[in-house]
Amino acid sequence: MVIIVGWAAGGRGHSVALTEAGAATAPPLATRIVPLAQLPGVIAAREASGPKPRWVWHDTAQWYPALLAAGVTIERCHDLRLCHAILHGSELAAARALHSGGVGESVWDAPPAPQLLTPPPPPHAASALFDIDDFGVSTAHGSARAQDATADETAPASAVEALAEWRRQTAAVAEGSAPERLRLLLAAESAGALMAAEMHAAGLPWRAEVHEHLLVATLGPKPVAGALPERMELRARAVRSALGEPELHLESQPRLLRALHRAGLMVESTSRWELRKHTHPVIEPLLEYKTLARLLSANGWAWLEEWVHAGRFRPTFVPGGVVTGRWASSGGGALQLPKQLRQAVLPDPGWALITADVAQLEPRVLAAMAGDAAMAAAGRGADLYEGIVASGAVDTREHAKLAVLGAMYGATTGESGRLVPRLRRAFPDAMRLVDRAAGAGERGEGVTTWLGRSSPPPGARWRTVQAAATQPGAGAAEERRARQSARDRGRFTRNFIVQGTAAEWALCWMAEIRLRLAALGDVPAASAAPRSGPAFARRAHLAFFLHDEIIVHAPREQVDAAASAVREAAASAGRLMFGGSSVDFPLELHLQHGASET
DNA sequence: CATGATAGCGCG
DNA sequence: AAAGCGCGCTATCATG
Repeated sequence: MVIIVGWAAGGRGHSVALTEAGAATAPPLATRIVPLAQLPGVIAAREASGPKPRWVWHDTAQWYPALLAAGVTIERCHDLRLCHAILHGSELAAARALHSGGVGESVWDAPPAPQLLTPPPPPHAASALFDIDDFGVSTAHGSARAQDATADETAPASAVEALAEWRRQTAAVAEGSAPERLRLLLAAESAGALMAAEMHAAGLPWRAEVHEHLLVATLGPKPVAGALPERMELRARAVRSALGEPELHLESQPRLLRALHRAGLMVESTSRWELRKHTHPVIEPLLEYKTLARLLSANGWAWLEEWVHAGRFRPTFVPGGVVTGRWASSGGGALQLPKQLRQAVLPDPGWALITADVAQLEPRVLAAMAGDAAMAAAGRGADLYEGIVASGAVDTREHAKLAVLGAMYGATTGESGRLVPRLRRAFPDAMRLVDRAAGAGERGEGVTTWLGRSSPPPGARWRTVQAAATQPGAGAAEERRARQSARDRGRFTRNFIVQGTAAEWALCWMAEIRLRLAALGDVPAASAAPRSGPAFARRAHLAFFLHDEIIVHAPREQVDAAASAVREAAASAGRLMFGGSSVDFPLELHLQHGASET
């Protein structure tokens, strides 16, 4: 059972049509028109009684945050925008069915709506009334897109168009070459959309005073506006005196580079990795200065002020934001938080944080995709790289890691490139899979992940370069350029199938965690953590996700059950995607308890 | 004054 | 100027 959610005809911003449907090919069962203000209540009631439907809507990021602000969560959805993007490119879908007429289906091929640049107010600040602004539809990009549509019915957010698009998508999956895999991918992607909104609503527990303490300990006391922190100022002076240039401005790379040259340091850039190779009195203070400057500009007092409110860091996660299917983020640099700052991530009193990451996810996914028994065996323990050493393919863990990364990224030179052939002998099945993906990419063909996300086709510029090399008058320069860009694309497609399938595994894992945590239900009001917002104040929930790592925030009463859920979900994700594969996905799991409640 | 490109560095 | 993939963000500098 699905329920299509969209604006009623002529009701944009005021009334919502809820259309129940069974089979996509049969007429809808019933349609109910609901005033917008009543939507959370209606959805909550439907979730609470009887079998839970799959809610089908055009864009989770537009509809769900307001439900969450009202304290309402749903179990399952189908995000038409994200699913369209997958099906549109997928070699496993029936493209004809996706574009089989229907009014306004082309709106689904438009580029995704830009993300909001400013974070929405924290849930506790949101109006208790359920007003239109909470839906995001009347805000910047939502209204722009809506007004662009000539008629309500052909806008993606209308119930009529959502139903039509859902039918096209269902057909594109059913008539494609691997309906089960695509169905799993679309369900996982849609669950990801829910989780992204939920994690934003709940936020990552962040102790500003711990962060501030770290800043003071590293940089010195918070400087007055316009001044450098004490420790940076000291390092800057040491650099200027080592170079004998008291007026030097360190933030300007060209000027710094010229000063280094005048001091006899003939580097070609001011980057860390190159400076490190030289010996000179300026190197140490300069590298230290750069480290401090990075901390200050990326995650200093200004960052704290902008991104941490009421004990939570709330980044905007962007599901499907990367071509491979990985998530991107927008605002706050959520995916680049320096490890150093993890100290500030601490559970609320009476709660705990569970941090879990998958050891060597990508090579394990590769072993499973390729059905490489030798590589699966090497991964049987907790550390795949040690397993590779034990297999005799290479002599040290460091070499194993270099070789594996080189195999997945397409290294040809250096230490990594030299080690890859040894891997090719030890794990021929796995290597054949990535080598074939690279070959396809070099020829301009597409590649597809395990569940069905396909690589984007080469662009016009790439094809022009290739074509130029085969022209009668083509010279060595054209050929070299063509070979270069072919190999660049080969490295991209080689990595695409692994990175993309790993992203699918992570989505399945996380979606499974989410369902298991939801099944734990609420704890007593006495244990509530209101800062997590009305939807999650009394339930274990996901708080953060980073490619192969998750953080769960759980009330003390649910910690053990939540940790089990995280572990069991990993095993479940492996089975769901790879069936009877013998590849393990071991987790590294850490528990952190908050202070006792007083 | 705004926009775009580049360098550099953080994450997986 | 990374060998070898995918990102986001900040600061600077060039261009419109």
